[in-house]
Amino acid sequence: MWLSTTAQNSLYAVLCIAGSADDGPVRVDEIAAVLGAPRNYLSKTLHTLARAGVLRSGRGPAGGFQLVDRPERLTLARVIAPFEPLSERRCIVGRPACGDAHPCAAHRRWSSIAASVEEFFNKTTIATLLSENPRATNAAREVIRSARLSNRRMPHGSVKR
Amino acid sequence: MWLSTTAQNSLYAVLCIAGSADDGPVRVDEIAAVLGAPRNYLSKTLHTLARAGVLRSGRGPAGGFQLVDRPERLTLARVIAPFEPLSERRCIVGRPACGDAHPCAAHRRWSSIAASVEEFFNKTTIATLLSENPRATNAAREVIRSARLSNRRMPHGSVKR
DNA sequence: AAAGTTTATCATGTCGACATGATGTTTGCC
DNA sequence: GGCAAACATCATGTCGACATGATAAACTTT
Repeated sequence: MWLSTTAQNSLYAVLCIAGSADDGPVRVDEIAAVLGAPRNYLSKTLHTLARAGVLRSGRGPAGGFQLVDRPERLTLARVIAPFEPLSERRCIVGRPACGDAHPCAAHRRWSSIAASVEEFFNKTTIATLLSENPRATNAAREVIRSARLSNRRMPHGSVKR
Repeated sequence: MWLSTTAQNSLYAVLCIAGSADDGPVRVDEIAAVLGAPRNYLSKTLHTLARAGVLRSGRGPAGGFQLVDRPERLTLARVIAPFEPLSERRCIVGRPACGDAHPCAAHRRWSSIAASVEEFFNKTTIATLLSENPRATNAAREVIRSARLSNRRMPHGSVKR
């Protein structure tokens, strides 16, 4: 039940990126550290979000990921869409023909629940979550900031570690 | 998202069995015909429901599956529990530590949605669905009845087909 | 006890989600 | 140009959900 790990990662990652927008592009390794998710797999997920028009990616030093739209314009539905098509079949007993015309025994009751879930994803924006939960938002940003400090981009040729 | 096919089958099957209770035990083949699901796989699913105390099974002629409890006492949650443990992790971004104490950015809003879904499964009973949807209930029962007529249990030695 | 019907179980197969490590490609900086 | 940093991609691997066909076990009827 609920979201696939990939869809969960995509949501969490977008929240990280949006929350750290003021600090510039966010790198895969930084996000991976916050999520506790595997780097390359996450990279693929983020790339998918880029193809979906949700993120913009840049390579090389000063590269990383940024939002394309303002967080107020980005719904959760758009973020998870590539991984969890929301409008999919949703008859709770799996009847292919279930609908208002030929409802299964649970159709009425379940439709109303399913609709409220869909509404949550369609109406809630990234901005909503960020502004309602400053504590969680700051926590993720701090993890990223301190990762940058300890792993500072040194001038070329200087000593590392 | 939503239920696994196995959980969907278990719900649909239990509805069939409950709806045909007056006609005696229901056989796997009959349920499989209604669901359009593979016989042996469904058999395994029903067996799991039997081990879970939801169904009673009998072998041989006059065998099949019956409910253990009255439909009024059987919630949807109990039916899907063996396949879709309802109380599982439900943080929408997959944070292991997410909870009221250390909420993720979406915790508040999502918890309320998740709670209403859980309530649906915990409060809705098989009897509710049967009585609210006589049309769907009868349709399934008729499929089973006509299957029995055309595939009648003939006296030993008589001609088949 | 024999035959037939039904569930129970086993061995096996397929497929997609999730993951990993190595390698390619682009970018910015000296 | 050359190097290092970062994303992009590829080959490969693991695991569980879903499925199938064959066989075993249990029950009913005769």
